[in-house]
Amino acid sequence: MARPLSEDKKDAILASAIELVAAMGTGAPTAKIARRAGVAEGTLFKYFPDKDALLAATFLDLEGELARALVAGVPAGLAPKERIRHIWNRLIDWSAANPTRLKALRQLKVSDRIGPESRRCGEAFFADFKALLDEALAGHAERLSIDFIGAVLTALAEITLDFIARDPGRHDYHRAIGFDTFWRAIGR
Amino acid sequence: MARPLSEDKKDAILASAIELVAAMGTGAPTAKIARRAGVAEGTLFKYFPDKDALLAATFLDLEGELARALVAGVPAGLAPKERIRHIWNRLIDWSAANPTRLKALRQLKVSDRIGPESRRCGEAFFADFKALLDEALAGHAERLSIDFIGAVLTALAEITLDFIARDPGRHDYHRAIGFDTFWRAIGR
DNA sequence: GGAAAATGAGTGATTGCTCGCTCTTTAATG
DNA sequence: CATTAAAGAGCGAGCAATCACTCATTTTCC
Repeated sequence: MARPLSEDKKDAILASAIELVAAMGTGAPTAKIARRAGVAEGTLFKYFPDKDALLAATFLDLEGELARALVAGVPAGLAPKERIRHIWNRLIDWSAANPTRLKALRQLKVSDRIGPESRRCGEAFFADFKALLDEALAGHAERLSIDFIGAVLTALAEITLDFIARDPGRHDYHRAIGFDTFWRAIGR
Repeated sequence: MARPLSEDKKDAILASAIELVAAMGTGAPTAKIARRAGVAEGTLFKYFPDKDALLAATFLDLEGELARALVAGVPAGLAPKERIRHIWNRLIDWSAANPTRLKALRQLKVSDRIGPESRRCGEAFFADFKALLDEALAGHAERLSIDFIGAVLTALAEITLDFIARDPGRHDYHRAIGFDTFWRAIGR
């Protein structure tokens, strides 16, 4: 083994992919991604066998980061509703604080270049998150499936983020309205 | 003057675009769209100045059809909640009955090739729908903006349709759950 | 010294769109 | 009504641009 692949270069390529996918969608050319990462185009294909693999890695990188941000430091002593609100706030705050990453993730989510395997893999990152939800909602919403609740939470978060993007001065207000709406939606 | 453009051909091109955009996304080649419509590729550009114009026309065609399906035949005598449920059912049933059109519309909605002007134009189709919503919800949800409520309705409809697509045998069940969730979300 | 990383010009495939041409429709003319 | 000229719909091969990916060559590290 004469010369090892560099973890730094791999990270640089991923970071570049995030920015360019956010700006141009999954059609962002590999040449530009490589350029911005400071490597030659051929080098990119030493680290990822093809573009789809690069997109999948980018997708999983972002999903992993988001999933970790969600469940980190959830206070144990709080009432279920407040624990869920804590997660909700994490989701909104991370997304609002990382608009580029959010944009890239949205693009990848709706892209047909992310295969079902990658999606399942990404889903798995959110197992902890779903478990927390499930536990906290034991009495509040037992009639709705956890998948449905997760989908509702995600959708309402997207709406909330759109409103925050249009009216950033009232971040906290929109965040609270969004949570209350979610809580009502899954209640009774 | 000399030879009129044919409305039939234009419709054929639009119909072809709907099917191919549903199947391949906005990347569907103009050559294929023309082929399937039974015209030469050059002819397509006699009817639409470029591909973006074709996509915009396709988008507005679908939005218009959906908007019309929503507000048609809303019974006047019903209670507000039941009137909204009627609209909800129209939305779910039209989408479930027209999976190809729905798929194409989804692709176009998230595409960056539909400009803000087309989007505003499409939005205008739903003015009647929003007015109906606004009127019916006068007492039920006055604290939330009508735009927020519309977004919540759309998002919950998307989720409901995903569940129906996975489990078509319980169409009515998922439809009812979806509506109840929406009603709770915007309530109090 | 040698193996593997790094390079970037090159390649073949694909795409949106053009352009010179043919054929159909319409309107004008006697 | 018959003839003809003008307009422009219809055509599809071809063009220029773009893309993902390759490969002969150079550089770098063990």
